Amino acid sequence: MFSKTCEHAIRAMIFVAQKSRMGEKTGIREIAKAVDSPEQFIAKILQDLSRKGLVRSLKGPTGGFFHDEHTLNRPIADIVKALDGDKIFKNCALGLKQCSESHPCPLHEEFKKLRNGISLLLEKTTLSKCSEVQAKHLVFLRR
Amino acid sequence: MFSKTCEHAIRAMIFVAQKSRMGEKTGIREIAKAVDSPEQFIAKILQDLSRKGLVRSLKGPTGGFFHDEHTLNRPIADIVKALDGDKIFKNCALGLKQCSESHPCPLHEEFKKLRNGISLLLEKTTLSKCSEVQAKHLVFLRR
DNA sequence: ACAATAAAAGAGTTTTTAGTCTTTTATTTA
DNA sequence: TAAATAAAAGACTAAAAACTCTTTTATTGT
Repeated sequence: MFSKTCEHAIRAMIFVAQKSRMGEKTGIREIAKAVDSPEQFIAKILQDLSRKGLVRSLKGPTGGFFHDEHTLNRPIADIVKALDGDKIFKNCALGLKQCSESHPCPLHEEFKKLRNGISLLLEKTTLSKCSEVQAKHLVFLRR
Repeated sequence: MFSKTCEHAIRAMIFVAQKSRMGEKTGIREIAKAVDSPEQFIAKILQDLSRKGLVRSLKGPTGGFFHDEHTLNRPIADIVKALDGDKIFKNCALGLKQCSESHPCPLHEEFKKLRNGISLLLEKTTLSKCSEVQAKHLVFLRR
């Protein structure tokens, strides 16, 4: 469904969200441990997301990654778009470039519904919401 | 959603189905042209599917690929499983191995519905059905 | 039996995705 | 202001996916 990069990212972002809810920043080492991802890899990914404004970061001691009101309320869809692009929301299931309403592939109509479902879910689910759910179910983000 | 390999495969299999409905076998060259895939690549894929019993083939002149009653009625899901495995039907959206009902990730419940939708659609849609739809909408399988 | 045809098989190469190593830059606190 | 801390950046390696080339095997029609 998502690229590995994106999977790592969503887990990390939810972890950072949990920490932020507790008013804490968290560093790469802690994040990597919490979501069981390679340290340098998740660092790259978060740096990318930071540049794109999806997470905040500060250098130096007491620094780390965190969410403010704004980034905490962005939907998972934004992370997916930032890393995997919008192909999951738009592309034809059979990889046909010109597949469209007027020129549909054999799976077009049915897949439209599925993609809309995916889109709806990812757009309505915010990091804030995810970190909330987490609190109930016990922390669980390690692969 | 699917791997490129799988996208090529589904298009090719639908094309072979169309031909089979007309009582014709079709060769790699013709298939590759029809679905706009690299000849040797689609050959490999169809050989694989042939070994797995999802399409029939015969060597030599008058040979080629075709579907019999049985292969024509298999669902698209079988092609996907044969090439991409069942991860699209089963895996956790966040890549968590132990994600389950009792140990759910933050997206678990919602994604279950989506995956079920995908599963249902791909299981109910047969090659036969796809090649039927095609007849109405004009041939359209080139990427 | 032999030439032509077409799939099967094996062993590549290329490209993309995933992941690592090393150095630099910014920030804090003693 | 220097040492410690932590993210940023750049350049790299490894693995997987996508795709190609070459040879072999099976079948048919003459």
